[in-house]
Amino acid sequence: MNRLLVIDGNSIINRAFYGVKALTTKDGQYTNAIVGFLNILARLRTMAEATHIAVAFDVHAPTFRHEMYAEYKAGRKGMPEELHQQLQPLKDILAAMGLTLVELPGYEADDILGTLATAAAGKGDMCFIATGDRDSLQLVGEGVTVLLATTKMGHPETVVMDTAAIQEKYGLTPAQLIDLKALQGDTSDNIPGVSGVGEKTALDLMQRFGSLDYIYENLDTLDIRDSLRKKLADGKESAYMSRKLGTICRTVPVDTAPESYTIAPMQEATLAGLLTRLELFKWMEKLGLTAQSAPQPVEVAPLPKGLVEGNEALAELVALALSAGHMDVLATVEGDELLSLAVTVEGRFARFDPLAPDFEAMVALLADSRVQKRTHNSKPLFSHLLGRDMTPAGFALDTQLAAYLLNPLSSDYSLPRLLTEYGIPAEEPLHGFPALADTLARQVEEQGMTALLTEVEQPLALVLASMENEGMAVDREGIATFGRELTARILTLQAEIWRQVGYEFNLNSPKQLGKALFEDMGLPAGKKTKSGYSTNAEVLEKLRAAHPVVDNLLEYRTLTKLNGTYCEGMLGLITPAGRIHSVFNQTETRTGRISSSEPNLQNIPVRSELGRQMRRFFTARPGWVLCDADYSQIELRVLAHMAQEPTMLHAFNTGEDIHRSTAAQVFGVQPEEVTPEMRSAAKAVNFGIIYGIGAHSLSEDLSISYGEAKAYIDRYLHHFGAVSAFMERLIADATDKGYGETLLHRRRPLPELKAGNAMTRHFGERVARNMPIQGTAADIIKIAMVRVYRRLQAEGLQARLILQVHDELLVEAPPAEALAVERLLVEEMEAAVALSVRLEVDVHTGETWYDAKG
DNA sequence: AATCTCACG
DNA sequence: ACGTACGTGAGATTA
Repeated sequence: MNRLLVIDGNSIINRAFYGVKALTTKDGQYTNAIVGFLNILARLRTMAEATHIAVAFDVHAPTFRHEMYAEYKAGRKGMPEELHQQLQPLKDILAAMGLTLVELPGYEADDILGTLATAAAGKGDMCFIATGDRDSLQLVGEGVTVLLATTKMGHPETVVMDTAAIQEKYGLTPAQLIDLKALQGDTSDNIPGVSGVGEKTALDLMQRFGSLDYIYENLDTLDIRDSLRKKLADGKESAYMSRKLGTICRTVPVDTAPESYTIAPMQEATLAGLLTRLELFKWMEKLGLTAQSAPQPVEVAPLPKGLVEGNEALAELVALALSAGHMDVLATVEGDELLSLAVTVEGRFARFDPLAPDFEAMVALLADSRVQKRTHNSKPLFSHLLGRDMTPAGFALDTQLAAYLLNPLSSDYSLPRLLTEYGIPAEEPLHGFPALADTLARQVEEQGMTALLTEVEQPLALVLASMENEGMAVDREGIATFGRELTARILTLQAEIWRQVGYEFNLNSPKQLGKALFEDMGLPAGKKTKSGYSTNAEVLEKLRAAHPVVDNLLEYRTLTKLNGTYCEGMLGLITPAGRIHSVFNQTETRTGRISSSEPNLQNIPVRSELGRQMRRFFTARPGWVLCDADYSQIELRVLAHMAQEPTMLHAFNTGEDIHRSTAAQVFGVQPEEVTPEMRSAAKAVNFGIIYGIGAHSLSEDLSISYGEAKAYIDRYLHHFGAVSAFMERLIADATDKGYGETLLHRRRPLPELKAGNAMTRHFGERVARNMPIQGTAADIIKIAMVRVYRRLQAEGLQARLILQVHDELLVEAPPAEALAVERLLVEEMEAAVALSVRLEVDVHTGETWYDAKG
């Protein structure tokens, strides 16, 4: 017995499109519907245990008039362009996967499904119809099951609909569904039904009387209200016409021979090419494919199969590396342990573990600058080497960092993924690595990022490894005590809030809180989120006057955040030595910043005084101090430089307060006459400019009207014409080139700028304005970090760089070195790059982070 | 796994 | 009719 899976292609791709959030390739080709479709397809195949598959698509004759008619007839708008552009690629993929497409011009997909299902059932085969369209339920019967794609609470779900399930849900047989629809109609399919009869009435009628014919044959004697009898009588013609329209045709001229839908072998090369072009690398891996045709295919030299193992080969390899002056090395590091090294030199390969006799000789090469090394993900290896007091040397290329620079939007820079992505076939990653390294290095060079890679990112990996190893001292007892104090207060607040609301509930649940505030207590609901009322601080802030419980809630939120994230969360990560070792991620952000995790030390509270107290527990080791240096207004300085805005340059170079000077300009007063309100408005606009400003958000931020906010922005842009022109140029250039870039040529692809959706495009424009500024500031502090690290080393100081917070560096130092470290920090940070404005650095020293932070 | 909220620059 | 300031990471709830 065959098991035929028939897929309603249009219906499923629609579900996929709206169910998967926007996703594009670097060039702006949308892929979300394709990804969603493939996911659903995989699920359906297993559900149906399909031996045969047919994928049906609607095709309408390509004349303009006909399309208009089809759209009219369907009562729907045509597909959005973002979906339409995915249709052909999807069909190509399905065909290459060995599936049969069925497209019959002029026939609805429904009718094709009906014909195939009826034919299959007639032959005693099983047929599974996959669709999101409930109309198909009428086809269910002996041998025919519908796999209905639904969305439950925003989650995709496939429901198996057989005769029993339909009976359960509607109390009707599949055939009766046709009559049901004839009565109630369906606006989306332009089926009129009986006027005045809706879902409830139609269902009731069908359940009581069983069929349309019975109803009309016995209309006069039916036990129904006369008003309904009249509606039915008036709508008789319409009802029968609706039944005709709503009955799926089962006899369209489509090939019903089962053997036409057997699943053919994948066309691997074709499929790999398609998936590569769409950057669907995860699917390539799932389907076990290696790329056959990459965007820029590379010549891969034939490599020996299998690894050379054994000790002689090892010793030989060390010698070979020394004489060649270069080697490629892949290290497996877990925790801080070096588990294995895989090495290739001049086409010779070996992999070995620490027990191999010549292991140390090979490790020694990692600190030997005579041998130039290429590797993948150098930071863990550096960390290991530093841990054994070795200094990594001669590292010429890190393919992970290179890949990040080439596309910072990716979320996976693992070696297997990159090999797939760059079209390098390799059974063993080590075999493909040399070719990958060549390709990446060439592309980095072509894109003008070699200096950024070799002078900034790669040296920085060593700095980050060192920072991670050093970690930061914390006062465990202090945090624990603070946490207990918070908990006590939290419990009091909770009890008081419950009392004020009138019942107990989970205060941490936005859903329950929303119900309590806006339904049970009747407070005016502000904004809403996807799934209910918004209860965020902004909303609560506006409600403070409405009810005293709101103040308590705000305090509850603040305290639970402090306790949960910063006390309890932190306590679990303190090592026995009393330090925490955050991870610094170098390939995470889209702008070039680094990020910190486990724990995130870049978001320790500072803005509120209570939160700031947390920083008293982040300290130098006993007897040492912390030196904290931060750039003053680095992003605005970068903006002034990049835009070459004369008034801003002047303000910075004469040491003026930039927000005050901005206010003076925009409000047309002398700097001394600027009021605090004017200054804070100017400050908000300055930030807005960096973020890609919108009048709406600015008005929110300043609690002023939209019109006033708009006026502020206009005046700003008028007074700072160079900034205005610069912003225009950023967008024009980014649109032109398809990416934004920093001073050091770091790139961020911006496919959003090509989107059809205006909101997406506007987002792209804001990013086009922001990324070059944020990214350049990131470039600058990265340079500074490398300089500071080297300088500390060169001067033989014990002080160590331990933390970066975007525009701030933290150094732990013996008190005797503090002064020198302060000077060194200022010098190296200010000299990191030469701009048209001077970079200004503030530095402070103290025993805790609280004290060191000015 | 997604959503909401909130901490930072 | 709607709704974004840019960039992150973490914890709790809910599904």
